[in-house]
Amino acid sequence: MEEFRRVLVSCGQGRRIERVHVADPGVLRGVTVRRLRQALEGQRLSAPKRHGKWLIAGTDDGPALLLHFGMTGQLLCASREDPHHQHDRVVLTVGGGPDNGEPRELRYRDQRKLQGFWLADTGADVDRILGDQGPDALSVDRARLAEMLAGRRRRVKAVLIDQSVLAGLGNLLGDEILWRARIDPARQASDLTADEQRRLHTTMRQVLRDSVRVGHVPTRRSWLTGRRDDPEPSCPRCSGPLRRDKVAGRSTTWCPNCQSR
DNA sequence: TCGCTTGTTGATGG
DNA sequence: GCCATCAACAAGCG
Repeated sequence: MEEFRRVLVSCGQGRRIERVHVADPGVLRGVTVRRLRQALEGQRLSAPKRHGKWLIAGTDDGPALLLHFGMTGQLLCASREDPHHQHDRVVLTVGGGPDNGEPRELRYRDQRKLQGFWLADTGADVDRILGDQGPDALSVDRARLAEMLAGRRRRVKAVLIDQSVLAGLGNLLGDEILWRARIDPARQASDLTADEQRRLHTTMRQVLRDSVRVGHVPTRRSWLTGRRDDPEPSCPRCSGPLRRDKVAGRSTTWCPNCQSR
């Protein structure tokens, strides 16, 4: 999501929204096409914020646009000549920025439409729509993470990807972090030793930093994420077979050899 | 046709 | 209250 925030900064920040085109109203949540257009057209985009998986695109004098990308959403910057994609659900034409450059298009592309666009008039609206969110994963220090794990009988993976505890980690990142920290995803969160908590925090920061730098969760072969879709995946570290289980209701790939109980 | 999937929410039951 | 599981949302793939 951090990548999409950067797209919004480079493509839209400081520019005026000239036109809102909704190709598929199926991604609008609690807002009509008419209201979205009335609220946003003519507004200038201010500095966007991100919290966990949410992107908050504020405007100078109007409401904020809230975006969630679900499993398959993307935000792209395109020129008006670039051909549209079948799954471009909403297109914001922006122009008239400080440099008076060519107008361009911010395109919300999403195959599955699991999430979408919300509109928030006030800060209270933003809070209501985002719901119960923990601190952003990138902002959490070691002590804070230890607090989150303490006293929780849930499995450590369930805690990590629970947005109300820690905002920003999804299923893939959760597996990647636990694999690199050598912690079994099914361990009880409160059972982690001080050393394991430390490893979890260090690897969380590393994995997030690398993912933000690349713009998505890397699919390098040296990462678990680069192996999980193999027919018979093997561990990049010990070459042993990886296992696939359900943990916390989500498909979970892990190495029984490296991630001991 | 069925099972599966980078996410979230709400119902249900232990 | 806590926690796990399941279904639903939706679209595409094998």
